[in-house]
Amino acid sequence: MASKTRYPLADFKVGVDNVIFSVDTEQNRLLVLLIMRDSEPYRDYWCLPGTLVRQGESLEDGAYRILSEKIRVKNLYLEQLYTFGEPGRDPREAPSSYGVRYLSVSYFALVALSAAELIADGVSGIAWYPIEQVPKLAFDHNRILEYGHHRLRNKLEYSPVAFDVLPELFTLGDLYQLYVAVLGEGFSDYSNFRSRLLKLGFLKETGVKVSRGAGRPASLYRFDAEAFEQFKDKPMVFI
Amino acid sequence: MASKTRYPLADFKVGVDNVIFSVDTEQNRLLVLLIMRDSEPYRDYWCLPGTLVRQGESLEDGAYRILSEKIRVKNLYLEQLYTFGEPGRDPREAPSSYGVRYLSVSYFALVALSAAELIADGVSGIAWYPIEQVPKLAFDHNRILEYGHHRLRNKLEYSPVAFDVLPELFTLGDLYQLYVAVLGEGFSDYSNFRSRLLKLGFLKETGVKVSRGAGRPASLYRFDAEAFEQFKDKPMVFI
DNA sequence: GCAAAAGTGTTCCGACTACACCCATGC
DNA sequence: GCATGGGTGTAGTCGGAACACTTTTGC
Repeated sequence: MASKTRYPLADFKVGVDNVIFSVDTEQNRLLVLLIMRDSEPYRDYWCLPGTLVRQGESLEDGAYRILSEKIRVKNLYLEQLYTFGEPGRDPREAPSSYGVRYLSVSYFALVALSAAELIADGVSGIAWYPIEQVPKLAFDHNRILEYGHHRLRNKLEYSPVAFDVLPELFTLGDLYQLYVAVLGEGFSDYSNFRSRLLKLGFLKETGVKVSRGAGRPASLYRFDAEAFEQFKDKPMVFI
Repeated sequence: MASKTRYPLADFKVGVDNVIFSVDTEQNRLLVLLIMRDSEPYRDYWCLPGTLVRQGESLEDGAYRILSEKIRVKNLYLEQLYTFGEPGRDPREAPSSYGVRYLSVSYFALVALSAAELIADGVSGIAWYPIEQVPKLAFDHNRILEYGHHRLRNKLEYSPVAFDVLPELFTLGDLYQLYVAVLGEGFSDYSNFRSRLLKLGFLKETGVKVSRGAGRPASLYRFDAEAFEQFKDKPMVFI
């Protein structure tokens, strides 16, 4: 066909990039997993953990593969974020811009800091970065991260994702602080937040209390996935 | 590097596929734009309007390009839906499955039927299909369509997208019927739906009335984008 | 005792539900 | 008249916002 010669198709390599969030409960900081690049392009820049998709491999398989090389964590659920593919987003594309194109499908997940063990291979750096201290990243990864951060804020309001990043046992103060860290101050009064969540009935009190510095000791709670079942797929707001 | 030879990267062609919805206000039916394929694979199957991305072309450019060949419409806003890329989703991939892979980035839009003129090129078929009568489509396009339908339901509840598919002037009955068509019966009482929408203040009564068969004539309304501005980006439910 | 953080309770108010009811037209 | 769809009003109820207040700890 004439169109085939007049308008040649672009050839792509496809990458997957993961935006993995966690939370430092001690300091109430939102964290993101970054990798130090050890080869060109962007050598010695931090970037999101990603890889190029191999023959016979699905996009998700690739995303899980690279993650399993970087952290040990169970029950990680990746959700597709967005696909970036405009020409010129990767310097490896030939300057003429008519060579191979690089496309990135991004994925998103939350993990509890305590349940994720970073795999130090002694070669490449790997770290949890506080979201406000993220430097200029390789490629357009700052943009991807921003997109993921946006999604995180939305998810937090509508789904019980908070319990994916909190440790097994947590206080209602921890939970509240997490919301503050992600959504910003003033999204809700603490006491109202408290009663609303408790009324829903899927937070189980353990009876154990912890004291952290001054103030009355707080009860430790546990997320009861079974009790949450009834809310599954129902629209609800957690603010 | 060793990994490069042991795990060769997949080579991709990247396609864009559009899920374009509209509504038949007369018969309260949700419509989707389909194209009849005139070449292999899947010759004589209906499919979503899509194309493969050309050299130097961004994903969105490709999506807009193929649409402009099929329909004339102004102010069309495409939103990225999802990316499908597992091996084997396109029969053009070599049977060995180690040849070129085909990936599809899908986009989503709503258009008013009256504002969209189908471009009949005399060769390929093009049609608005009622969503319940969509046949087996080419490739995995039924799955993509399903995903788009899902997104549509969500959007309708939270954004004023309904006014993108309705004609310039519409009755509150039309609006209600649209919601019924998309969300199913029983999402809300008509009179409550009515008062809630009107209270928001971005529906302007024109004074004109229309009579359609029996019953009291209905007022025609117009969506006032300016008055809606204040709600922009605020979370709100339109049920 | 006092500050700090956890936890409880109360009041006010707006929004949504579920109806009942009136209005204007075609036939 | 009467069926049909458009349009208005109201009473009851639920839930969130704001805020005052009590409890238990460290120092």
